Amino acid sequence: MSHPETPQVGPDRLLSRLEHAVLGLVWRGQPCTAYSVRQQFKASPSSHFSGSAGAVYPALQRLQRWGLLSAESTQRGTRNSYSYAVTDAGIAALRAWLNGPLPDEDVSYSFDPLRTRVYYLALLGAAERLRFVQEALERTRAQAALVEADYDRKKAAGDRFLTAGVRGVLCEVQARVAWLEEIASQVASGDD
Amino acid sequence: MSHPETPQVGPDRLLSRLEHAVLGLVWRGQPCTAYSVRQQFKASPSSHFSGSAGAVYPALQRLQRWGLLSAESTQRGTRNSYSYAVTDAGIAALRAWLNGPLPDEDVSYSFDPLRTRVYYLALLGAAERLRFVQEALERTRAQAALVEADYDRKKAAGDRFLTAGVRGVLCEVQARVAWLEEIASQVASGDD
DNA sequence: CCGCTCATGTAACTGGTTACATGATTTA
DNA sequence: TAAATCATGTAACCAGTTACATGAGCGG
Repeated sequence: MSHPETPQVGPDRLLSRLEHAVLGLVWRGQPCTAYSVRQQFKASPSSHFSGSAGAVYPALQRLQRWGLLSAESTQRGTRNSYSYAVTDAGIAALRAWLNGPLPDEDVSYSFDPLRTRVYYLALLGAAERLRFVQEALERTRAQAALVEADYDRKKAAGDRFLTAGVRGVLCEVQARVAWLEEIASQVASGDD
Repeated sequence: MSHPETPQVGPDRLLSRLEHAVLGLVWRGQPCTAYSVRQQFKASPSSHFSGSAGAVYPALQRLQRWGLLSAESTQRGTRNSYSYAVTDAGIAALRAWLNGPLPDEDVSYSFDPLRTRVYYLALLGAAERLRFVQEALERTRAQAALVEADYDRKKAAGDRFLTAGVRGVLCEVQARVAWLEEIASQVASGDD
């Protein structure tokens, strides 16, 4: 790892989604190691970011190089470990992200692999169709239970907007359950 | 473009999301050119797939090489144009996709750039916060209107499961509106 | 005949991933 | 002391993107 003496230059572009997510997680948990950031990604019920080392470590290095994170080096045997915290510039970057323009693509709905399958359900026979929808429904309900538990935990923990965010997840997954139930009853009644 | 004489081998891995989407679109609109596939991606209110040439043309070539699409060459000046249709193997691949196991990641909720911002709203002052939520709400409502129009169109057009899919989008975006309204009223009442 | 749209395709890049290599600490 | 887990990092890969190059047909 290089970690030069705080060149403090700043990025030549907007931060990526992962960079924003990492910066936010560090802000919430500072001071904070790379490992704990990874664990938070992995603990999340979402599977969007894997928290892979190959993404997280370089991201932290970039954020530190740009002066958005400060890194305190603590020796661990022969190896270095860094404890990260968000700098004033980092706070400013997060605020700029929130106050800045909201791209169209960030407002439009997202890709749903389950939905793309539903589009082509006409290719299946009635029995297969029923099986598919029922599995999807069960699995989504299980997912909803997970998210609900997460919501309760976050709610108890306190932060108002973290709770509001997770509430959004809950709303979304509940809407999915309702949607699948609708399809299930439609498919079960079998009016092909 | 190479287009060898139907080697008919088949992929050495599962199809990617884009490949499934392309195969499905061709099935729905066959016979069908690369260009029209791109147009369908671009016309979609979703912004997940851009329908970029650099993705679509190679994907069609792969699907054809694997024997999932048949390509009829029609001369256009000095240039070749291909009219694609789904083969029996292609149908089988689509059915296998629907009947096959549903990966966990395909069931879990998806990434939402709006939501990740909400997590960090504590960083803003009350006025900035209000502005953010209100813009997000307006833009999402506009998005909902778009999706609703799309839903009505698809519904009129006929296909039962295409309609069901788009109905899922509608449910999701309406849930988002409700969620944002909740936040808006909470933020507006300003109990910081 | 000039510019616009239809149409096909490639090259370079990006933002992540998996897989791997390695070291330190804890626990059976 | 061996195995599991905590922890840091790199290399190779992958699935898409943007930007570009090019050609054909058509309307003014």
